[in-house]
Amino acid sequence: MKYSKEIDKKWQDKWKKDGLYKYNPNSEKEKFYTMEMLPYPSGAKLHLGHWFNFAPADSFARFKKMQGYNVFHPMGFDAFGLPAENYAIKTGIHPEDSTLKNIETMKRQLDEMGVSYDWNYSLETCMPDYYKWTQWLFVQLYKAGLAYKKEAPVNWCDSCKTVLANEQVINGECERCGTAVVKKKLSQWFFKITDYAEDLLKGLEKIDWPESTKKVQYNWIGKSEGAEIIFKTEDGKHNIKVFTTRPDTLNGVTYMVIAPESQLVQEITTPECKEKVEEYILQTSKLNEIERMSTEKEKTGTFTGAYAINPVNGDKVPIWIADYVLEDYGTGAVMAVPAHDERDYEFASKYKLPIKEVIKPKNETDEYTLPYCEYGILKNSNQYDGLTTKEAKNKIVEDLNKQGLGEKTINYRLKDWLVSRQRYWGAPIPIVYCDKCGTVVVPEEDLPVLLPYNVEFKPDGVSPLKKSEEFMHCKCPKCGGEATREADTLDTFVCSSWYELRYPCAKNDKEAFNKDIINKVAPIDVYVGGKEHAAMHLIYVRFITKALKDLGYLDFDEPFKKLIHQGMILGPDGNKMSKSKGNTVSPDEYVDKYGADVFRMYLMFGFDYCKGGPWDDKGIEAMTKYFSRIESATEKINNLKEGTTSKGMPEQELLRVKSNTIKSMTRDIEIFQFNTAIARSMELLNAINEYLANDEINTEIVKDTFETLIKVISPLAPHFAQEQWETLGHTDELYNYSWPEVNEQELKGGMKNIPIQVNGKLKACVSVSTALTPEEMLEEIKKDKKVQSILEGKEIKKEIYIPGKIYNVVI
RNA sequence: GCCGAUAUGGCGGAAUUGGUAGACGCACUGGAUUCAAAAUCCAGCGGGAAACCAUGUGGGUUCGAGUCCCACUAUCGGUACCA
Repeated sequence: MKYSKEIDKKWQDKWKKDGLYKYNPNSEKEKFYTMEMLPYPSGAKLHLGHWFNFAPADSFARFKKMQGYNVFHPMGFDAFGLPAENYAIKTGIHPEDSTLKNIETMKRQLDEMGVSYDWNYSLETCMPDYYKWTQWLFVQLYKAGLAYKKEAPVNWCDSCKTVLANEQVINGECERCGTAVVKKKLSQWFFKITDYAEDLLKGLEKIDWPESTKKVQYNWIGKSEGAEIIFKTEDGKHNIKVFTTRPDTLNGVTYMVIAPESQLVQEITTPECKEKVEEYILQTSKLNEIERMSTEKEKTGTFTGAYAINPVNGDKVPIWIADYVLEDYGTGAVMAVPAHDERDYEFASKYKLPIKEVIKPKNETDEYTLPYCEYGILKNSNQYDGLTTKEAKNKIVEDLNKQGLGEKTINYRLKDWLVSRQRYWGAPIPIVYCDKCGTVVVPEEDLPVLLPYNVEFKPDGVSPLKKSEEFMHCKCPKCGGEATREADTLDTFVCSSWYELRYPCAKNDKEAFNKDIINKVAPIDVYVGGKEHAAMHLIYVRFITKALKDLGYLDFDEPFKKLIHQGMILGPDGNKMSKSKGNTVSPDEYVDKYGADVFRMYLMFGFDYCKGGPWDDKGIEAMTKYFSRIESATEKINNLKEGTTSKGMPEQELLRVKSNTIKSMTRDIEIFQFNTAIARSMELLNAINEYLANDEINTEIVKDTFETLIKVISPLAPHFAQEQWETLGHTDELYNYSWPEVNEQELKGGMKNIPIQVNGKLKACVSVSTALTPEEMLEEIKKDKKVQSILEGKEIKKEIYIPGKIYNVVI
């Protein structure tokens, strides 16, 4: 039967009935745990990007299965989050209703894709049987001192009376009503990820991740070594701590800058400067971090009227505020050395602040222009004159340390993880507040703290859960008295920071966090997902894994041994697909028209998996054509005449192509290079057809070779391959077959072209037998007439022979 | 701004990681088949008459560079409350 969607259906129904994908946790085979980043069911359906992520990854899992592993390949849904809540606010449809409906649709689509998941091992992060354990995780972190509360700013729209996500702030205005968005401080929950900064850096060395992603993480964590130095205010009332990587330039400090939102500003600003400072703070609160950090933008700031004392020389320096200093990086204050720092130089020039030079180049002849940011020799620095930057860094900090005014420290750019959300659609934070006992964590046996269904979540200035009496009122777990619950919910990144540990416990298992089960199958051998998660999700999971290891729940401290990023499929116009741009492409139409296997093969063949690219369906018919060519070959193979004998060479060549195909495809699928894997399979089909054109053929060999082709494409096009398999007279499942093996002997057959270069330019090619040793090949080359005529009468200066690869002569 | 990528024929993309640039396809052209078309099959297909010139631009290292180094340009992703 010719391939179509009906064939997908035929096999999907059979495999479902047979329980083909049932996972056996007790298998004797070596485990292999692979998974993709779980989808967020915000849209009603899977989009093309999901297909591009999941279909090839499923082929990879099938390939691993054929290689003999006990493959665990689960899938779930990241179901809490902002879009569902916003959709609900807009339409009145409850987030739970829309989310569960979307999940049903997506599961159906995934089945139509032909994925090999066992749905008994799945999860939805919005269900109590899942978020009970998200809360359990919070409790463990809280008990370990890794969860704490502090004030932090949020985006606030005063007209909508609500907190806005960064995404909802457009050019500093609320996306709904256009009101200017301001920063407002709220008391919020944090996870102490900074405690793990060093471990997170070290762990990167031992995992097989793309180098670019590791780099992103190194920079995100942003380790810098330097010193913390204390400047006292002139009146002696306040200590201002600064972090600097250049304590050697301390004598060059001519002013200080503190972050406008710092509490200290309120305390030190003089009455004369108050008005300007207040105005500046308001102005700053309207900017986001990207705008503030831009070096394109002209620096702004204002004087607080207060002064600080330079601890190294007693100089009195003015204290300014400026938006280029951020409260949550370093100490929220900087010492400004305009002579030797680019930003400080620009700022000082604009506001006519003094510039004092304290570093000169090591060699007098070196170029020296301000700001001079290189290392050098100290000058104008009293007792430190003549020291090198390196020496002075140590000496100055040492001296300050004796007075209790400075010490060496390491600063990280990484901030603690803010996990509080003033929203409805998330896991409630398992904390209660009791007048008598204060902040009390909910005991594990009382979990989950259920998210109530009937809640007014339209924005009106109060966190949605606060408005639910049934939710807020509770008994204190410690004293039994009246208490109230925490009304904030958890960031959805918390839900997705441990989900890979939830899968191994089957859905109907009450006990989700079974150490033995988890440690048997985890960590994940290959994780597949977009590189947009390089910094956040992928750091959060690593952090949680390390914390749970330290708490004794895990035997490993890195969740993902190997990481693969799929590329992004853009709209046909080359832009990111989005509903607003109207450039989205629905996968369903293609699946209906061509069948799932043609579609997934086209996705794999038409794009570099790790790169993606703009969508273009021009070549999809070609894949249908490839399938037809295989189908007609199947027919030919079934009608072969028995008893004929082979002709020799073509047969040897056929076998060489066959073994080379297996070898190449094994390597290519292993590294997610599906496009070349499919290209190799096409070459094999071409070779088979060429061989079939012979007058005399070896039926046994060609049949075996063709069956090999069907086997190697079976993980890529499972339904189609199985259909051919059946047509060839087999009744068993290709899914359970072993991946074919390479015959090294077969690989060696045939001739090979050695390129001949003169001065690096290609002049000729000599064909030699691959059976020869490299030395024998060189002899053959030198005997060749073409080579001799090229070299005739030339003076050979140098010969370069790369054994068996290339021969280059310099004349 | 900062951090991380990417750039190869008309198109998608290969290139065993410094060794014949353009595998495998698409599109196109010519031929066979056909009353005709579709489908299929066969052949050709970077530019140039050739010497040669060609992997975003300009330099460099090397016997040899798509691949390594330096300086640019353009595009994409992330930038901590989209996930």
